[in-house]
Amino acid sequence: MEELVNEGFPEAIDAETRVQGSGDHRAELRLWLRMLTCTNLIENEIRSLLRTRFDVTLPRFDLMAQLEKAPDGLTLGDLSRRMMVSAGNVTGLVERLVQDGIVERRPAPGDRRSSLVSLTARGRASFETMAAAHADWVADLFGGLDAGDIDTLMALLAKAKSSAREVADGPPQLSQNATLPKKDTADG
Amino acid sequence: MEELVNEGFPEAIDAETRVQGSGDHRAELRLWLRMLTCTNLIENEIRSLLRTRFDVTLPRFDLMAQLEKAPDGLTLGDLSRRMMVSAGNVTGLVERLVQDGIVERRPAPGDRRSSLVSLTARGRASFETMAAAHADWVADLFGGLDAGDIDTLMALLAKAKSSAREVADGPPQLSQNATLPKKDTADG
DNA sequence: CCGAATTATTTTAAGTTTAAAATATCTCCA
DNA sequence: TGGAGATATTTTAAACTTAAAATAATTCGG
Repeated sequence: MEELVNEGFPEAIDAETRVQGSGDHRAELRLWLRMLTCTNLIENEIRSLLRTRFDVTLPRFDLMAQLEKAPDGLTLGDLSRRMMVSAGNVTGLVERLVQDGIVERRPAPGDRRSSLVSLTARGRASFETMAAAHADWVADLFGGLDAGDIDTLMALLAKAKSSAREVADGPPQLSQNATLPKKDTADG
Repeated sequence: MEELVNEGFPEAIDAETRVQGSGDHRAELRLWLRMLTCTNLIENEIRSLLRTRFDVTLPRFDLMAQLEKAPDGLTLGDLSRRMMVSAGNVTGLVERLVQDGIVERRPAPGDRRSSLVSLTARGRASFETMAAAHADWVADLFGGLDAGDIDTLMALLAKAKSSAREVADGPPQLSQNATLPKKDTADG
């Protein structure tokens, strides 16, 4: 599986190709930059639409979206994990949404450290409206892709996701191949 | 091209399928969520590595990366557009990087409103080191994809990007199909 | 049952980010 | 050439975000 490095590139391949820090990582880097551009483009457009149409911020909408999928409520920790943001971030977000009457907190049964957050009736109604528009916007933004494109993208992003998850969840401390115990890398 | 809506779904298709606001946008929505998850996962990992290995924040690294590609310097506006963040954001970021001796500002020749920002020698050296490690990390994170996967992803993301760009750059004011002048949408 | 380790959340400080208003300069055409 | 409109940047206020330390509560092995 690791024999076909550099496939498609005419440059000479030395024995050191597999040594971390000197490989050719151009393709992956370009992929990452394109992914970022694509995501930022869409995210900025959605942020702008949410603000101008509904006067709501993107993080608030995201939090509401998580709660809408969990009728029984979520703890702050659940929200932090699902939104992939820090715990402290969620604390402040929930605080402000409670003030605005969008969400409510109640003690979590069986664990006095936690509380459960859920949408208020008003929050749910508000989200319902926004979610419908949001779905339209997203469909518009991806309007140039056909069903096959979407399927392929879904599959490849799933693959990228598990690849990244493996590395990220793996042992810290290695910019290495992560399977080799050696660590004679160029560090700079 | 628009005949095969709802393909693969057993639900009844009425005449109103093409009316904005009632279409089936599940696939696009799922794609968007997966894209976000994937990006956030990788971005968070890179953020964490940049901090622990080099004690630098992601936005600073991003700004330095833009400058490294432009030896002659960039205006704040250039940086704002390329990084896809607000102008005010760049002002503060540059301010702090100047303080740290990473970048420098000089008046832009021929336009007294602008200034050119570029990396200092120290900033360039610092970036060089970080960029090499960064490239390794990205390659690791995408390690589960083969060359074909990457090519396909690149192509489909390019397609998504221009699709989104068309909508985002298009006329504001329409959550509509953007080609129809009518606007009798469900607004909530 | 006790205390060490873990987990859930909050707090703090600093940095990032946005939108909108304010400045300053430039362009261009009538 | 005068000024209206466009462009570049800064400022402001508020929100968002993170990392790290601090609290509080739970779990669990001995």
